[in-house]
Amino acid sequence: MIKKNKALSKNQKLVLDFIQRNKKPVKAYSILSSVQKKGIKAPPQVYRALDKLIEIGKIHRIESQNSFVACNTSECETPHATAFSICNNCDEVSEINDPKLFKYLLDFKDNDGVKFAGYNLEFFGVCKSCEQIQK
Amino acid sequence: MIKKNKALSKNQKLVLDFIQRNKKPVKAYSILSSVQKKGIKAPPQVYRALDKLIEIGKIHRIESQNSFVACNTSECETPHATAFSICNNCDEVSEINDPKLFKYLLDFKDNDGVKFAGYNLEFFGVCKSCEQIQK
DNA sequence: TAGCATAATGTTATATTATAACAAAATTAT
DNA sequence: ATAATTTTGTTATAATATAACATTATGCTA
Repeated sequence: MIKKNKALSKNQKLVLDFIQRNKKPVKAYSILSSVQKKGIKAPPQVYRALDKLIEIGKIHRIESQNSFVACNTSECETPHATAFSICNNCDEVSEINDPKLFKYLLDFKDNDGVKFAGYNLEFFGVCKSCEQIQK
Repeated sequence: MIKKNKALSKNQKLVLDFIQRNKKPVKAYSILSSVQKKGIKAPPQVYRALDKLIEIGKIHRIESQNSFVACNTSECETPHATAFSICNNCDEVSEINDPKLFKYLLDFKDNDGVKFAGYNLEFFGVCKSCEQIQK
């Protein structure tokens, strides 16, 4: 079980705060410039905070965008089994929380019969509001 | 339907060749240094070739590694519906070609009933040979 | 609790990944 | 054949990420 109750450090709080205030995923250097007023000076401080926040499941990394988004589950139990949908048009990302999908993927076995400890799934398409506009 | 029969350019062939000769995914700058003897001089030439090869499904991008791997399907029909397993220990990547998984994911609907045009799935775990060694 | 060990944070510098912007060459259309 | 368009080459630089070391904080033990 991952420890997630140890209090966050000042930097971790600053970074998490900023990510949570944004609906869309944010980039590391955009986090940096936003928190520079509050004392964080250099990239490693941001990246360390990001690493920890990912480890404890407070945020997730959107691999195809090099960006970071807050976990939408109050207490994310499975920070390493994640699924997102990403709009090809507006880049909006939303986390998919579907128990059936989740179970299906964690139960999935490859040709060697091997199950996996985690996964990251990114769906691509056009989100509902972009589709409206395009019509 | 994506055009994939137009002959590849010289640069595209060089890049594809190098990727296909490697079992593991390769990095863009490792491709660059390898093909520099053969006339490619600068990053944009590599990245352009990569973009095209991805578009036509000859290679795939491993998002969590910023690396590129040849498609293991002779004629990849679905370059934008991809699944891989990645070893946490040795970084070996293998493409998963499972029709049921494929169908499951392309049929998947989110809470709004929206289906997606494509996906990228990366499973994480320890591969069979690394597991042997660890015992 | 003083002194040492360990871990966390700060800082500088630099490595790695990727693209913008323009130039030259090749291809296509007229 | 020449103008328009697309592709390729080139230079420069932007964006992302980490190594390495310095400093400060925290915990341990005698």
